[in-house]
Amino acid sequence: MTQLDWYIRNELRSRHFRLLVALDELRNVGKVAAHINVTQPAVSKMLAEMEKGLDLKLFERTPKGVTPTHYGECLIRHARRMLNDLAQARDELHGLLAGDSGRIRVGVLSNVVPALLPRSVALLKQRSPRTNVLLREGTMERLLPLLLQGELDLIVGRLAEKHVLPELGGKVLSQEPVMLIARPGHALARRKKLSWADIMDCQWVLPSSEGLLYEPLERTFEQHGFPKPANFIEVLSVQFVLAYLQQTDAIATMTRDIAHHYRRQGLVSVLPFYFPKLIRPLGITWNLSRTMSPSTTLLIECLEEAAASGMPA
DNA sequence: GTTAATCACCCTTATGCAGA
DNA sequence: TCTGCATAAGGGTGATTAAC
Repeated sequence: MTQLDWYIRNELRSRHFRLLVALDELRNVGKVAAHINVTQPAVSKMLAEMEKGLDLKLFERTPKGVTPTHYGECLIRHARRMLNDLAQARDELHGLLAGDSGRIRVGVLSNVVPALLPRSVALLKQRSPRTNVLLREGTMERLLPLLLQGELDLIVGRLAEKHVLPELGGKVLSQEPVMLIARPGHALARRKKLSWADIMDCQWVLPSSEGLLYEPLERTFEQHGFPKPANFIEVLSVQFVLAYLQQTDAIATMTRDIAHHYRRQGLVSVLPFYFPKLIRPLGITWNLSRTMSPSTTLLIECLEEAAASGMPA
């Protein structure tokens, strides 16, 4: 057994993890000391002992503060994950003490909020009323780091090819075609069929470049020999898209499930246009390096069930 | 002047051991 | 088996030094 093996197995404590994360975030020994309520020498000593124990330099010291080395960055990444695991264990234990059945932290892409997720969470609540769900809405770019750090249990949304990483697990819930929508009563909604030529001169509300639909849609335009529409705005917020369509003759794209959800509410019309081959997989992404809690497994079952049952179009 | 490292020292806790 | 003491180890402090 090497010195490093021995130290990690016998000496590394959660206070070391907290120290590493605080040093990474504050990059200043004195500030870290104040943050964790000890004096600066205590931090300096603890860090030096860790480095001696591991026989690795974890931080470069400079007159401006400290910066992690490659070894430091590696250990900080795992420290952060272990602290999140401990926090999750604490939450679960508090939940059990309070009679709850667990807590699931779900990252959700905004375009899944209106339709699939409420059905799934409602199913979950039917089966396990004391399981609590914490939803965090955002883009894949914002949610993925949280998933990798252990601050989320899973992400529900469009599966993106570019986000596939070896440490991530993924499951497709459904394959959703992309629909074209406009306000109710829109002139194009009265037509039986629309062609590319009919829609290219319209004002478009396009998905933001942060959204997962942006690139596939851009490719679809190219494949059909059309440039991206000249008259457009880029929007990520579904609420803004709906509000904007009400006040203009603009058209927008939405996946089928969401489009029909808002059509049933009388907020949009689904236009008679078909995007060939523009089908987006809707799915779940999770972190393979973390053990899935029973509550999370149950929510995935509910998501699969809700996606399979769908809603009448 | 700012920041980190070092030093000598203190306090608390764990452990081992002798004696009742 | 329990109690009390000695000792070691761990973790902290204030003061000081060194580097930039």
